Amino acid sequence: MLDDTDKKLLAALQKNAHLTSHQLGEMLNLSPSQAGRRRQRLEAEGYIQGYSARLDPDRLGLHVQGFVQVQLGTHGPDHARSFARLVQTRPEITSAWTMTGEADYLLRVYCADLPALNRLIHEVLLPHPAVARVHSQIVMDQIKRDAPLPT
Amino acid sequence: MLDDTDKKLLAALQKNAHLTSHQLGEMLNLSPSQAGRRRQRLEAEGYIQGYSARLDPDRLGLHVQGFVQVQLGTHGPDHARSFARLVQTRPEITSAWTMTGEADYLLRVYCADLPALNRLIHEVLLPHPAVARVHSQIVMDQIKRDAPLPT
DNA sequence: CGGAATTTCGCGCAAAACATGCGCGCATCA
DNA sequence: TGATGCGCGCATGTTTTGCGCGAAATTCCG
Repeated sequence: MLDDTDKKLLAALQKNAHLTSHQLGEMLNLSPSQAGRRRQRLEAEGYIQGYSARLDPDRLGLHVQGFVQVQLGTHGPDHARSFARLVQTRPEITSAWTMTGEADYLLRVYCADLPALNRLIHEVLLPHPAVARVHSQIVMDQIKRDAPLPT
Repeated sequence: MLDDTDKKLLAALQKNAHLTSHQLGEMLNLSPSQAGRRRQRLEAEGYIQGYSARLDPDRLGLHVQGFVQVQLGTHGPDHARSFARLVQTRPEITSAWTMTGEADYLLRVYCADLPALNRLIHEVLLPHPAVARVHSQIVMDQIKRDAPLPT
């Protein structure tokens, strides 16, 4: 189980994974060795899955973010699998979920510009035999980004 | 500008930010000092915004993920600001975007269970004076998770 | 209910691993 | 031929981590 110190530690590491054991210890009123040991424990127990670098999409030339809702036509398992494979191969699609409701899939996409998003939809998604309809929404502004998970 | 080695480095660090300069050097056919220097450069030039820990939502008891589309009623700037502030205060809402299309906001939410999501919608979102309609979609499965951004 | 044993949680130290600043060599190009 | 960019290895300072130890809490048994 997680005590209060563990929760603070997890929150801190979500904001900045490069905190040293020493800095962590200062925040938590713990010695560096104890702070490090707690982190090890949380990693071993599976609370922490890993560490990733946060990139700046705009700096990389990815000026358009969007969400694409995809509705499949014939709901056969083969078609769904084939579509799932397509999703895996496209780098513009960074995350994908199957959902309840009308839309079967929700895709999070990053594209260089609107023409690129348009090409993704009309030349990649719509031509796939399983796809019946897509509905795309474009991100205008991100008002909250990757806040720490509640604990 | 980014050369091919930089792109590989960014892709590797998105998967695992705890790679040492030595490991990075092996992948890129570079010495540890050079790999580290490249990373420093990419950080300084703003390609890398920071590093975060990836937590396991399920391990934390957050068994329900969803997306909530929110449509505001009166589109006055005061109402919108007030709603944006509400979004910031709720820990279940980890990300939020303003969007094109019918829905004004898209919220990404993590809840312990369905009743908790229900409470969030009916006791937090809908009572807000600016909110006209909400439409929630629940994640059944994540088929692609945080793939590296295309470079 | 009381006391001893065991477990839990903390500390600091020392060794190993790691990052980083510095000086140097090599290739490219004007 | 000189300047510049890009790479290397080495040395130093920092960070992590394994280990031994002690205090507090908890459990177990008489």
